[in-house]
Amino acid sequence: MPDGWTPLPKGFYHRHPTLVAPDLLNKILVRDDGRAARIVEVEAYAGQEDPAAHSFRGQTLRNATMFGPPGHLYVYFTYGMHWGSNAVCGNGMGVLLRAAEPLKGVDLMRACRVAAKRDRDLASGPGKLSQAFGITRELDGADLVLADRGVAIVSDGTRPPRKPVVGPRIGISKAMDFPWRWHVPDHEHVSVRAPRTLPPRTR
DNA sequence: GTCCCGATTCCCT
DNA sequence: GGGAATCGGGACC
Repeated sequence: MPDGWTPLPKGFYHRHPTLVAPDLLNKILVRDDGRAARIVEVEAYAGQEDPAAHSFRGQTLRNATMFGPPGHLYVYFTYGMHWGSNAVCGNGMGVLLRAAEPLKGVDLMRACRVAAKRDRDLASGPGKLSQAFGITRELDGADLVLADRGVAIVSDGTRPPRKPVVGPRIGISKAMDFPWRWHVPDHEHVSVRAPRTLPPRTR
């Protein structure tokens, strides 16, 4: 791992996902094969208090990892072909990693993402991010602090944005009014960017 | 750029 | 048996 990249403290994840989520912006997802990307978009899922969460109706085989200790990776499968990656906050809660800016190991990411036309298509969505990093079922439960299975989230000292963009979550059909999606403002690698506001007409 | 649609597997009801 | 924390391609503007 490059100099100055440091693991997050375990306690980082021991908070409500709506606090953890914005704090994860500008942190770095790393694998021990050299892949690294800056997290630029996240969503909070608040367990049994959140109708849109996989864990809303309690623990099942699929979501068991989210009920385990905070700071681990919860990996789920959906739409018959896509994987999603979350940081677990405990009690069925977690933060979905929605988009990241590739920093290192970009050739390997391109090899995993043959459909990507441009580098900003490599990890600009939860399924794309997981595919770029080769994250599947096998990494469900990996410890993101100890990196016991070669995946971690670290800091390079960059702070989260002072004023992240906050808005509704994407791809859900319940609790659509919860403004629990955060992203770095004006960032090229975000999955769905805010509609560009037109400059005022002069006439 | 926007909108629409089909793909394809698993888990839970 | 339904529907899913999505993606990419094609039509159209």
